[in-house]
Amino acid sequence: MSIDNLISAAVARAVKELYGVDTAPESIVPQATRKEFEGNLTIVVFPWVKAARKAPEVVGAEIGQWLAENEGAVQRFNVVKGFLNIVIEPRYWNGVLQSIAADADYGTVAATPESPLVMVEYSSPNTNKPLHLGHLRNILLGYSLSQILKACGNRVVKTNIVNDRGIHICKSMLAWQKWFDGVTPEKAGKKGDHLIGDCYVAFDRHYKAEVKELMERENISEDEAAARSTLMAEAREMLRRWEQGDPEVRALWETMNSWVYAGFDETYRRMGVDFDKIYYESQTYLQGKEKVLEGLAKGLLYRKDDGSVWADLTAQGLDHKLLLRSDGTSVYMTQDIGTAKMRFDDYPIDRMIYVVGNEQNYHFQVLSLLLDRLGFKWGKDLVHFSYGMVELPSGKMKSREGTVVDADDLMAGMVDEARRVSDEMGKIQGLSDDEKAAVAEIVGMGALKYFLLKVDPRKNMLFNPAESIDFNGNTGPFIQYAYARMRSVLRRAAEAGHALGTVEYAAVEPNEREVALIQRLADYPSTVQEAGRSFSPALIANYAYDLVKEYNQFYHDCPILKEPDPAVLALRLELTAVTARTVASAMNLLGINVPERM
RNA sequence: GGUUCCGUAGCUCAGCUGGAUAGAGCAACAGCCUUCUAAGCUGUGGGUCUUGGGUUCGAAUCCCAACGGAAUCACCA
Repeated sequence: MSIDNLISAAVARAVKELYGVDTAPESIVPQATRKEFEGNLTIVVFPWVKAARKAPEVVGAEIGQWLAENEGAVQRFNVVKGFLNIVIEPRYWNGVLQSIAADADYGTVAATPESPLVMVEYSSPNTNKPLHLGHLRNILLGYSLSQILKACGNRVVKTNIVNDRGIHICKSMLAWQKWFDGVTPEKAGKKGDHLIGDCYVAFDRHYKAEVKELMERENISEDEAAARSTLMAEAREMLRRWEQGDPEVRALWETMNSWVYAGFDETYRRMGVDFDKIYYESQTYLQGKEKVLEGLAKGLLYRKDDGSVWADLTAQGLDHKLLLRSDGTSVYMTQDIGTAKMRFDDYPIDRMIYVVGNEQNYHFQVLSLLLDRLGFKWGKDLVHFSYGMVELPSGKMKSREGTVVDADDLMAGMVDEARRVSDEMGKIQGLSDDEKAAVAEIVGMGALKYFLLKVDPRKNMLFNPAESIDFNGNTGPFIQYAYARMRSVLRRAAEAGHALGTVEYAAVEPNEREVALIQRLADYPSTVQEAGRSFSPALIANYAYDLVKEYNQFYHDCPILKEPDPAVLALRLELTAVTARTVASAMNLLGINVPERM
């Protein structure tokens, strides 16, 4: 039992005995005592003041007295206004540390075959352009959330829905035929996704030029010109041929998509993320149509005179939503229904989580209602993990204005910068070039990932390319650096022959620094649970930062290897080992690696 | 206009289900490397928590309103 729970239970008993008030122990949440007061835990006694008919100070003193007499873990107490500050018997903390050290999977709960099956969808790229900064936030959030949910005892299936069909792909294909014929990623010397992105940009440029030319020559409006564009007509024709299964178009489509996938895979690999199951919209969009027609037959949807199919959501306070066009083709929503059906057929999903930007809040509100109406048991409770966008100092990223921050470029830049900084510091001189490169990779990627994960997912965040990402302060490298130092201490201890866990430290009275660190470590499991409940990797990131800050202060104030008393040395080594392990665990939940040295 | 989200130091952000004098980092200034890795540690300055009401012992936190910003409201995805 944790100390928090112990104290909560004791206070509940005290209140019952002293004032005859029944209080659920869970409702009593001890807080860490503020630094300026003496004590480890603080209980707010205001809730019982009325029942006790006494002043807050008196109530605090009475409860404190009761605890000191009846609860062995309580050494002494003091009361400030309505706040009861409790000093825990110092040696009690060693027991806490020992129990943490004894738990190899501290903070995480293993899943069982009966655990809820949670599917997490993230990334969800289009195949007509490479990944950018916005995707990075999505992918890192999705992967981290999956890790956290696993640590909370769920069975997790990571999934990706690739938008591999539609007019946008056809634009790239057409451009390739017209202006890139014969060019392959190998010949161009670039990743496949970047090549396809170039094609898409080329289409857009030519299309714009065509429209402009038409407007000037024919003296017509932009809309009219767009309607008469031959390029767009060709793209639409290509989409039609694709839908009819034209072998030539399909072959080109498959070739170009395979280039893109190879490019994406490289990016995913570098990010250290993966998927258990990938769905393609080209395979799911027809299923949505079936499901919609089925709903129509059951009278859950309705058909307009022009043949289009709609859902009436006015009863839920929303609008009417189109599901099938008058020509019978699918829209975005229909495809998502199809994907849901396929997933449900493949897995007995208990809970579905979509990691998608907040610009699609309305879409998922509607999707939830529709899936529920169409009979998906998890439809009503589907979670749209809605995150804010990444903005640049100039505002939103605009591909038209060329302000899109490319994911691959950004990662490469971060790693280069990490390499430059560590060379400058000269700390890893003894390592081989390969090892140095590996460290730079870990640190550069750690800086990037931590930067994107440490902020509340719901909020828009700002990325300043000019200032780039710092390596000092509340950053990934700060945490990684502290970890590397802990490992270094442990290596040196081993070299000096100090074996871990052989010297008994239970009788040692830990000092303030040590207690603060143990207390911080004790917070880890509840932080993981809370992160799982509130879908917030940021909670884990900020916990890791706080833990490391606490360790740095301990490290600074409490010499470890110079400590003459073997029992105290044992305590400090144990603290270092357990902190290192917990930091690594927390970073793992964020998908961030930690280096043995840096 | 409807709906949703956001508003905390010069900047980027924490602040969990209401609790004590609102915290970090960056930037600025001042200290600390013959001592386990200085990507570190310590200190100084910097705030009308957008504004106004309400709820109560107590509000950055909960409720209402206003103001400011973002997203969305397609036979696009």
